Amino acid sequence: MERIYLTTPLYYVNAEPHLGHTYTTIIADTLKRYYRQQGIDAFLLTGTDEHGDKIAQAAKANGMEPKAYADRISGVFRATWDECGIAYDHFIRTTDEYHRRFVQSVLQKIYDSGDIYFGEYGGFYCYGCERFYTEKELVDGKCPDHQKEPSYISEKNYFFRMSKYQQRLIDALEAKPDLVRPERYRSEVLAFLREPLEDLSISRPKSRLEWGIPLPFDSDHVTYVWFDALINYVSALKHKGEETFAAYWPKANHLIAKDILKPHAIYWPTMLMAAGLPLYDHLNVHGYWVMDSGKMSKSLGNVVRPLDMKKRYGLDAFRYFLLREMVFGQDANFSFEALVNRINADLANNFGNLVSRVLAMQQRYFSGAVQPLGADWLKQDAELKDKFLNAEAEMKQHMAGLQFHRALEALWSAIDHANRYIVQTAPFSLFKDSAQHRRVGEILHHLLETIRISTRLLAPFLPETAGELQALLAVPSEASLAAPWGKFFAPGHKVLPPKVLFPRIEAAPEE
RNA sequence: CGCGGGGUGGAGCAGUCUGGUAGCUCGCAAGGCUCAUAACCUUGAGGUCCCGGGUUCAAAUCCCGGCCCCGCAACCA
Repeated sequence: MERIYLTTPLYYVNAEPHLGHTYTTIIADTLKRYYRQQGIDAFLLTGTDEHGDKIAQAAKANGMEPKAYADRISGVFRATWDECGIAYDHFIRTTDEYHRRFVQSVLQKIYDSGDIYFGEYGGFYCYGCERFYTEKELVDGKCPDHQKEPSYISEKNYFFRMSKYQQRLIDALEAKPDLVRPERYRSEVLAFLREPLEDLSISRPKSRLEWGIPLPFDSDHVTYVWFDALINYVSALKHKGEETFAAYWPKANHLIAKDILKPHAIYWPTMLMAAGLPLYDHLNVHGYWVMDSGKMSKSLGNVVRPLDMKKRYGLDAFRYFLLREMVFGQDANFSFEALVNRINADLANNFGNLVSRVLAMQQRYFSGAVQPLGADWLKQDAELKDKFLNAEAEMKQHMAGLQFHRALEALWSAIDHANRYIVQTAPFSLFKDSAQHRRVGEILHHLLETIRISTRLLAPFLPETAGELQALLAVPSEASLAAPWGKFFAPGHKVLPPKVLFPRIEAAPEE
């Protein structure tokens, strides 16, 4: 069986889930559902990154132990994804014991092979940012973030010999042009690699940072973010067993936003090389949601929290907007106006209304009982079916390139056609002539097929809606959704009366 | 020479990699229908695809040069 391994980044527990986290997680979930429907065995990993100074400090500020604090925020993430119905297969925490052990074993292995060495590092350090600054980066000698003068620190750190793998990484990127995609990000990485790579500082002395995983070969130091966080992608699979790792790792597809491109496109592959592990299959990079400035910047409405969106608009409507509105890889604007616009135009008016009118007619004319399909189809009938077959083929093509917006566009073009078909065939007029009742039954049968096929095609994107539609059509199983056009509804099969799936939103609630 | 993104009908955006009648949503105008969530359907108005060169039978799309706008600040994906 074909497999794929999907990962979101590990979310840092210094903040609660917001729009960015939600987008990455939702595309991961959509892909997982999509692949599963294609008969591909998909494993989805998400989780939380919990070590580091910022967490230790935040915990202290809350009068808590770091672990207790991390437990709380990690729990919020997990509960959020659960409430959003995210179909993750494993939720990893960097504080999990198996992860700590595995990180240590990798560090030891690379240390033994000579790619980790003890060196000295000095520079301007900002405690707020938990990072060193070069003089060039400082503004008036101050950290641009915190407006505070950083302290000069010189300390002994362990370094990963990343420079040694620079050429191998370039070769890998050349050999597989879509290793990092879309292409703009690959170009960015290659541009960065034109300069000599420096070695990577991977530890912090315990005296300064205690909340981390101790180095196995020096208990006075703990690992600093990279080896701790990135390795989760492997440790989670190893935790499930060597067979699991062997089965999924070669098909690893990381999903990230552009801000963490460098660690994932440069540090991570060189770390894998040093650890003697194969590279991931693809690094998939998306852009940012840019908040509409001005209007909402001062009000609470500016913070997009997934559970609020669920409550206000419904989870599927929110998912639809995110998937339809952003071009994968590029930035997109987020505004409630655009959100409401999309929901009304696409979900309420086009699709929801299609379902309503078809089910209403089926109910009114035939008490919900599906009528038989004749052997001789009219040209319009065949066109309708072709339109949906084409949409399905197009969707497949676009999903392979992570072009969610185009996949949905293709489906909606078929849905539009179904609305047009109703006007052209005018079953509501034909029904006035009792001699035409058989034809009306056929038209509605075809229309029910558009809904049944749409339900299947929509399911990865709008899982809740797909479930409701399945119930409305009285389709017993997901497998039945996949039956060919005209081969599912037996004469007399009863479908339910219509239900408003997506209520129109009359005014955008501001503030 | 910091890095990156972008400039396409009134608004917001696809399309640009793989040149070949410029497309979508909203808005606007006229008409149709009445099954439906005042939804749906048809037609129309509206575009120098930032500018200038080049390549080509053909450029929004490829090449060169220039102009302009935006982010690199949060809750950071």
